[in-house]
Amino acid sequence: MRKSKVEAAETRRRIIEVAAREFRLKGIHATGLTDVMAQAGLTQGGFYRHFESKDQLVAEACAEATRDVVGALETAASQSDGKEGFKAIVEAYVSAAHRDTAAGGCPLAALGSELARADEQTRAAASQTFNELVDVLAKRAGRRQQEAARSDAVFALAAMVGAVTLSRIIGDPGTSLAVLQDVKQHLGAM
Amino acid sequence: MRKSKVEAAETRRRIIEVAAREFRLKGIHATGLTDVMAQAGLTQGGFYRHFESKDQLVAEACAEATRDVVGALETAASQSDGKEGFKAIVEAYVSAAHRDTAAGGCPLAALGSELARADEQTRAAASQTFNELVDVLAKRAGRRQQEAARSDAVFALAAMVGAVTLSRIIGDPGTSLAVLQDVKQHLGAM
DNA sequence: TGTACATCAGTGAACGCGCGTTCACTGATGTAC
DNA sequence: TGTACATCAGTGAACGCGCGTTCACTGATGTAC
Repeated sequence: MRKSKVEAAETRRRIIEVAAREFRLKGIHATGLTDVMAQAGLTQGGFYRHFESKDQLVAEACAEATRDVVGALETAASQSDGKEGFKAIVEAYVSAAHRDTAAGGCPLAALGSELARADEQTRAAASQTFNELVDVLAKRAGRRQQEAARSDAVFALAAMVGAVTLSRIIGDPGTSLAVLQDVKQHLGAM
Repeated sequence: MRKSKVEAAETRRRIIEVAAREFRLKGIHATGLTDVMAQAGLTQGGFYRHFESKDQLVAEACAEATRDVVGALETAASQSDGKEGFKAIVEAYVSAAHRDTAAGGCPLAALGSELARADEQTRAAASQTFNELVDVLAKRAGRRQQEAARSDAVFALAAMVGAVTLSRIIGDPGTSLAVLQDVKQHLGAM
């Protein structure tokens, strides 16, 4: 039954990938390890060959999700010939597409209130998510002073996370979309 | 053992009050009915004399929490001689005090990502929270056109909810406070 | 390179636990006459 | 107003269930000689 080191590493990677999607889709508390393992093609018992606890998986899944969203935003920025990078990032993040695909989206929006109550390890990973997203935005804030660029980026990120979270809560399609559009517009005019 | 109608109504109110605090403090999934009932001075079995399900309690607790936050913000606005009402609301909401007292604060910030996955009843209550907070802000947005006032209010609320959520996730005290200050400053200059 | 043995990835059953919910019961409240 | 009875708020034990975690076991992989 033993698998090679390479296979084991691949298994571990697959568990994290599945977990990162499931946590963002259903929430941390509502996602069971049995479910994650089954989706990774394994049985529950094998989990502890790879992780010390569910909490550890949560932290690693948060880091994995960060790679998803940072990658997607960098791509969106690079496809908009540079100068309008900031706006392109805002538009990619504050969108109906992002709202409707939480499983592949930003962990801060998908898990925000659960992350606030998570253990230190996970909150450190989530803080890293925050810092990376601020950096991605600040680089393109179009400000001379680095401090001002970072402040603009922090403000924009707060509005972006709030917008996607709220648009997911609101059932009425018109109101939900209006939240996204209002925030996009205000940040575009920044 | 039977209690009078007045006493029963008081019991029901107390259950909602405790639930509204506990959900905001620990999260919806992480709060058990046994815990809520015990804090209300009752045993678990009596719960279903007052509510059909936990989901129903969640929706009513969300409405109760809305009263808390709307009341607090109206008070903050009224204490600032009217013209600066908008700024006073932002400063009351985007504050370390609010960040550190989730149990009495805004349900959108405390439960945001869990509300996005809640049942229709609860999401309707949360949408009501959103609408009331937008109204509270829009009334004081200092704009002639109602539409523009509402748009400003929606944008501000998104940034406010995002700011408090993020400041609760971030462990480093300086960074957490900086998020609040950046958002306060940007919304003040709106 | 070949053999003997230790390692450990993965299985599947089991652990205790707390969850939301149900139920038989108690006895004070509310109601009908 | 007084009496007989139905109602129902609250109790406390129990329900089935899924949770995170543990464990004995299997057998291929990795290692030491």
